[in-house]
Amino acid sequence: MCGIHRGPYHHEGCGCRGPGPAARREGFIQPCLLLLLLEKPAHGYELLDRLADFGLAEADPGGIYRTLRRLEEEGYVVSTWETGGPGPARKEYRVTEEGEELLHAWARSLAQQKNNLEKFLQRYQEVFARKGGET
Amino acid sequence: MCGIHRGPYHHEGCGCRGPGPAARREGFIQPCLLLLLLEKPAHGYELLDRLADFGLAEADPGGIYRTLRRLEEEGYVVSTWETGGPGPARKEYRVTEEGEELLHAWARSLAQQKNNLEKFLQRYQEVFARKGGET
DNA sequence: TGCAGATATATGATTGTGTCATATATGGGC
DNA sequence: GCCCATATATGACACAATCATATATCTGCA
Repeated sequence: MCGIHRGPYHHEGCGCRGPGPAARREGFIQPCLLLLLLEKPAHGYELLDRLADFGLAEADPGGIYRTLRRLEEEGYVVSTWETGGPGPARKEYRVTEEGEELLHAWARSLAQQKNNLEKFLQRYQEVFARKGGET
Repeated sequence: MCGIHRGPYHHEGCGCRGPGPAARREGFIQPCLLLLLLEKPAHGYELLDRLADFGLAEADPGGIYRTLRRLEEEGYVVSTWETGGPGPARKEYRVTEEGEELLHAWARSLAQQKNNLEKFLQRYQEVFARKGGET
């Protein structure tokens, strides 16, 4: 555990040593799954790897499967069991029209979040540029 | 409630009409408070307004006060009661050295989050640029 | 005097999501 | 027969945001 957290979770870039998952980035896994599935239909275990593209390395498998099932319940993705290949059966998901709409909504939300983050980071840099100049 | 949410919360930029608070941006209020307090010591009610700078308009007062008290418990800010002025007494907060360190850690984490958001948004745009060209 | 409204802080209850731990099953390699 | 990678699933927990509500002070005003 490092200074930035109350709980046992680490944050990306927090600079702590020791074991600890990446930042808890609420509301980011879901849109990432939708985007990855839109690029190419896949099963959960594969998505688990592909999430690393967005900084979500070592995501929690349980969480991924649960999110996928919930997205299916709500009609944003559909799945088919693939029993042909080697190993255990896979559940392959693909995005529905509704899921594509949902991804658009997420993209708007995340673009806004990016703006807010940029505002924060700029103000942050200004404060310390000023402080540096004061000495 | 709009399509993007399971719960009663709205997301920024989600495009829904009707009443609803801004996005639930976990782990953003705390660094914003630290930055605002570093720029200028203030009391909770004032911060409530200043948070709008970072897209956190109409933040929850209860949440702000609780966050400030927790930050104080953990030594990141200190407070003094200001009874001089008009109206009810105010609790003015300012950032400690530890709080400044914490802000640095947050800034690293948020910069990383910004990178991840950018990766997502770029891939998102690429997908739909491709789709648009296919027709 | 009374009382409405802005200012200011505080607390209880609930929820959603992520996280951690664990269970179960299939098939390949040795 | 046994281990390991693959693959999906479920239970328990924690955190931070949200929603609702309570309390107190002071000003303006009728």
